[in-house]
Amino acid sequence: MNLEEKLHDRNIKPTAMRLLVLEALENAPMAMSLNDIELMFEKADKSTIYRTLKTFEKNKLIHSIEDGSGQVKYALCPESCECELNDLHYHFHCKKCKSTYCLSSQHIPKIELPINFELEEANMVLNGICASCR
Amino acid sequence: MNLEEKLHDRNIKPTAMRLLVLEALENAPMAMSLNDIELMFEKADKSTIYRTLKTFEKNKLIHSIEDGSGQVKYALCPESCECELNDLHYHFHCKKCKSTYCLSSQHIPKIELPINFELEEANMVLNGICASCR
DNA sequence: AAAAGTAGTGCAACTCATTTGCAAAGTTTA
DNA sequence: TAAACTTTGCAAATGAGTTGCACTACTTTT
Repeated sequence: MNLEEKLHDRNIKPTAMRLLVLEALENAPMAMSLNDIELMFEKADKSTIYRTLKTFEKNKLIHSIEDGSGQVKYALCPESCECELNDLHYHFHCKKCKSTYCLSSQHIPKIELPINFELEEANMVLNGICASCR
Repeated sequence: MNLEEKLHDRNIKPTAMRLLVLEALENAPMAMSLNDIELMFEKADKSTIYRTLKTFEKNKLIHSIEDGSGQVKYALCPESCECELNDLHYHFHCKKCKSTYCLSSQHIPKIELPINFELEEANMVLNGICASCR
């Protein structure tokens, strides 16, 4: 599935900006912040990228992670993702290089909640040092 | 152990402000933000409270939680807490009332990390609706 | 094809939590 | 007590995120 198809698949009209942002997210080995993406383009407007990311998120093309770095990071969802509970996974944030990785292979286990608490989503971030920083 | 002893125990000099902030945290049933605490006192300075919280956190009297609300929340550590891996626990953030609870009874399980990744701490937040908001 | 409507973009400005600089007040140490 | 250090209060800076608005581009209707 190419970039345009991916957007179409999530009901997002493929504008030039959106294709560029999607491409950037595809090529990045880790989650990216609004600022990261802005810096990748010479002449890009922050609010356009911001709105692009919001659109992507709303349509479940990407998910956001609050990794404690002060910047929200975004990463592509797997193709069939509906951002449901069973799509949830852990993230690892490196304190040194500030990179955030999706640990997509491990879903979060069932967690006991107090009575009548209802789980909808989760933001699970592990902090430490990544392999390349050790 | 009274308030002053608790501070002393963590090597924090017991000033008036610190005792007040500690008391506020003790009495709160949930994690509190800088703003929450500021509002509890008529005539309190934000940066003093801010620095107080930072001191508390550095000395492991409290831990901070990024619950995605846009405000960092703080909650008392259990007495023997060293903020080590085995002290880690989940948090629950209610999307409606914005309260954040420590689910202290459940420690996080062992999570498989990529090779050579080193875990130091974690920020685990479950989002949903709490019992009082349903 | 022209007009009207809708969606996307770029710029500037604003919000708001957090953080810092600095001087005054308080505390401890020599 | 004087000097050195710590804490506090005020004001201002920082920086991510967000919004208003005008302009452009695209779509749909006539």
